[in-house]
Amino acid sequence: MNTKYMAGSFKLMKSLNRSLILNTIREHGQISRAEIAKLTKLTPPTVGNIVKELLEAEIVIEQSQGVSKGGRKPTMLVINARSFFMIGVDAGPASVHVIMTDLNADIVQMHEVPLKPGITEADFLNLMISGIKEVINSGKASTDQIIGIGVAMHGIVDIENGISLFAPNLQLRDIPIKETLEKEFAMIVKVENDARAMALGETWFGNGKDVDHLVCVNVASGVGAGVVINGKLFHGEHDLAGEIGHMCIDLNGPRCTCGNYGCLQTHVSGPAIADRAARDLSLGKESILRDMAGNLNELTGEMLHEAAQKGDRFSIEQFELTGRYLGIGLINLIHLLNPKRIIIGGGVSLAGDYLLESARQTVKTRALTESAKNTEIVLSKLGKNAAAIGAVSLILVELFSTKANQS
Amino acid sequence: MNTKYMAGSFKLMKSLNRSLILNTIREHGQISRAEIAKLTKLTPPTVGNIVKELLEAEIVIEQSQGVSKGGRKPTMLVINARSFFMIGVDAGPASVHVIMTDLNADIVQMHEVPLKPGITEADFLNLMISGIKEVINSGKASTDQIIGIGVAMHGIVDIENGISLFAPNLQLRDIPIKETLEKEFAMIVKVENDARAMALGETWFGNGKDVDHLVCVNVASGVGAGVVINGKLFHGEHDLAGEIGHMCIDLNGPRCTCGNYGCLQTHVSGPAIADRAARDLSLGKESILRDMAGNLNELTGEMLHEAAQKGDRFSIEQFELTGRYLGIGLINLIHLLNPKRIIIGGGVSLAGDYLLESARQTVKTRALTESAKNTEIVLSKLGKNAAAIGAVSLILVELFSTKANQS
DNA sequence: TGTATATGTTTCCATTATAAATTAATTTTA
DNA sequence: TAAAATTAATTTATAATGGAAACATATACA
Repeated sequence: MNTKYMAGSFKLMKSLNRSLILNTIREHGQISRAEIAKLTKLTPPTVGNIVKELLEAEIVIEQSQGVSKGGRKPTMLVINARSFFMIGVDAGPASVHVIMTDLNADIVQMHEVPLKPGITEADFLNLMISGIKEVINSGKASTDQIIGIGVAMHGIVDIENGISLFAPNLQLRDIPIKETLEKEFAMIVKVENDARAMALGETWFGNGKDVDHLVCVNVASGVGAGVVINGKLFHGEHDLAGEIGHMCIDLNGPRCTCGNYGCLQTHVSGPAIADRAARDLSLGKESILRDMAGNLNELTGEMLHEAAQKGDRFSIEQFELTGRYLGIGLINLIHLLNPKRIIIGGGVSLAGDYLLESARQTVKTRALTESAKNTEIVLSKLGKNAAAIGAVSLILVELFSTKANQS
Repeated sequence: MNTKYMAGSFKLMKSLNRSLILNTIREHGQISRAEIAKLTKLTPPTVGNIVKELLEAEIVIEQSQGVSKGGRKPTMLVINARSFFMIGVDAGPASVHVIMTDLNADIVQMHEVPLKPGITEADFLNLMISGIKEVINSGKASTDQIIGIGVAMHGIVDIENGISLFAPNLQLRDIPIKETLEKEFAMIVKVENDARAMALGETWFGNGKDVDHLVCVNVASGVGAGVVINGKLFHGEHDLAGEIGHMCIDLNGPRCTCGNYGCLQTHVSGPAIADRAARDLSLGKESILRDMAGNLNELTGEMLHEAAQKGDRFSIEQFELTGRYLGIGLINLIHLLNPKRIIIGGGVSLAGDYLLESARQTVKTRALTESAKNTEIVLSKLGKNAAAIGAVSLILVELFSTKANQS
């Protein structure tokens, strides 16, 4: 479904309609055959036939009957959420977070293991494997109901081969995640960049459900984004789309770890916020942070958040400043991609109350047109589970989407 | 073809295959039925049937027979370029450029009229109308062969309604181009932003033919871009995608006409180049420009180009500096969209020899990964006709692309 | 109780791709 | 030079769907 021109075939036709009906049911929670036909403009028999297949595959079940609208009661159809399960792995910089969910992305089991700095590739992979085993062996689902494993990995990822090309926080390169997990568990494995996974998660189950074009920005120890176009993840030519952490917004700005100057990441990432606060404090500014942190070098974004919640003016202003920088980044993104909505996630978004408004204000001030000014900027709905649920969604896409060569 | 989920139908199936075959013929120049079947993986009868229809519609014709490969000679098929004609209008800031082309985008007639500053909406529309009439009345094509008019308009455009919402260089708003021209000429009219039209033109007939994801950057009196994803123009939610002129690359940079600071446009547009050169000259730098321009205020980008061609070190350095700034903009774009190729067009690209290399160098230096470093950066192939040919392509897309509700 | 109405299914039909066989036109080769 | 092999294109028959219309079913409401 990704080529310039696509061949039409019976399989494609069927698959398109199957996908259309399945997603209509999913989006509506429960819906009758007649209503599906109306919404999709498919004819009643077409809907009936495909629904029959979905019922046989047990992906869909008939629920109790709905209320009549002056005639025969409709039979409501719902996704059979507990027919299949998926595993999602959020391999963040500090921990590996494994979840198992049903088709509604409701979590039925989870397990988290911390990551020690300086871990080797083998240990990292083993940790992931044992975490996944832990979840599978919970017995919350029978093994043959589990249809795949999705992995959200920070850093640069080669999607096709499922390789983590560069994981800056682990200082590892070329980790063969897909190959390893497929050998171990004998099921489909999909690997994706964490920000993109978050974007997919928000699109399917979070604050992006009703939107065609959106960008999900992950503000954590780094800054990344996932770009969704027409409801699908956009990867670009080399799976690099969305790497906005090193977008230059300040030619003469501070030096970044990447060697350049003025990257967005040097202004709005968690560490950047802490560093700036430490610098400002060392200049003599007043704040309760002085009491909270023994040493200014140990200052973290979390501390600033805590202080802000206690009403610390200094910390609140630091977040507002961060919001303004973030707003500049968003403006660049809005003018280039013009999404309908931007979703902010990642650790820093916990302080969303303090930085969101100033980011919105910056966008309003700098945007070129009225519609750009009104680009919706909201917080992630899935919060700390966003990446893991995004990882799960990678597998769900396989089940729910159109494949020209589907059976 | 733009919704998240699409219904499958016989019409769609047929239309997809028609489009696939038509574009296969177009891309190959000439090709046999058997070869099409091999390439598209359609069966020979399917290809034969659709080709028969295309022959009847006279969009395709049978050419002389090709050379045998050890069996019956293949009958070569080619696009019947002179069966239909299209009109393309490039409504730039300084002139209206009207062309008529055949299906190969070969220009059969052209006409250009200058635009006076302070023109009224009515005069502008009348100018366009008379320009188009001039071309139609040339007799190079019979009226019923002309299938539509495409308009590439600078500024912000509402595609659906064909309205120029804001044309900064004309100081006009809400010009109803589509409505006016459709009433006057009774044929399909498509209106598009100039940079996006250029991008489409390059995709179909220029340096973007073989690429799925590309961005075409128009560096002229302003800076704009057209984003092509999967071979199709990407518009974003409000037809604003690609407005990179006001991307912020320098928080504390010079003030832009938009009211903000450090927009890309204040560093790399034609006027920006001239302004910066004038400022540097006023500081006493040496250059033959001093003799060429009577007054430093009258300095133009063209003059710098002329001087550079004469070997003027100062002017060459100005372009190289511009290239570095442009490179920063491209890096931001590469990290967000990761296109395979970036095409530079617009007036400033005439000085491409002087700025392209430093732009490439900047990208190589700042890009995050090897593949990003190697993003191809090339000049427009269509040059000054890019926007007009892009405008023509807007109509061509209608003829060549898939429509679910096509006959 | 009957009529209108909404839901869902069946029956028949239309459209199109697909597979296999056939015809056609050449080259290769014995 | 004639037969065999090869490639191209068409014909014929078949299969896989979606689409239209009629039908059956269940319910509300007058």
